[in-house]
Amino acid sequence: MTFLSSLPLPPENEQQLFERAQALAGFNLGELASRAQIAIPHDLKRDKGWVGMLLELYLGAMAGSKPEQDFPALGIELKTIPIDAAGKPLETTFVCVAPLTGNSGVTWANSHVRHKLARVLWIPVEGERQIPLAQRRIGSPLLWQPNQQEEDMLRRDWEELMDLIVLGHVERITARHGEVLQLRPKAANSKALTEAIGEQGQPILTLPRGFYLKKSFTGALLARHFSI
DNA sequence: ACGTGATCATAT
DNA sequence: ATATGATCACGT
Repeated sequence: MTFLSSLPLPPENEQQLFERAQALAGFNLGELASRAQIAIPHDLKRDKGWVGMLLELYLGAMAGSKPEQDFPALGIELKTIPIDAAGKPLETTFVCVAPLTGNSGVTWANSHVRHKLARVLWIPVEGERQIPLAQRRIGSPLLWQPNQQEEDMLRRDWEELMDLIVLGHVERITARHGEVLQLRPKAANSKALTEAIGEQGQPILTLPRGFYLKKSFTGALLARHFSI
């Protein structure tokens, strides 16, 4: 392949984006970092978003970009996903922050979750901690959109979780709610606070939460890809 | 071994 | 504090 000679512009279409992603498959993170003249950390403990940012660079996503999709002109969101030797996800996938107030009029159809997941370019990356970061390889990309069954599962979980949030039960929600979509903390630490609705309908301060896809869900979608 | 709750860096 | 990018690490 022709490696980065300069920062790529945003891809003009879906095919161009996908070809760029395919061209990265098989290379390891050390090769990509070196070619992009990016320093590679020893591990991800203090650089949790490093892999995602590196691939954004190679694919022409606007660095440190704004809310919503990574490729707004294409309606596509980019997600790197760490996998083990069997191709199974090692981590859940963050989708977006959960809105804890101001939810009147919000429905599944106009939700951030549905918008973010409408079309996703998944890029698997070897993620086992025993593999030195520089040696971890990029896998084959998958351009995905939820099928009817997947969308139904997502909608049911989203509606259950949002009902609890709107009814003032956010602090009763644990990661065990939801079959494929779960609500978990998304914060700098356990002392971070944001406004939410309390049990009596009053304003409260609580830990910011995010929606995450469970590993069983992303694992199934990757498996479907590799079995086709 | 694994999932849940906690956490890290950076930009605005 | 909120948004982006996620993974860490303790308890079971």
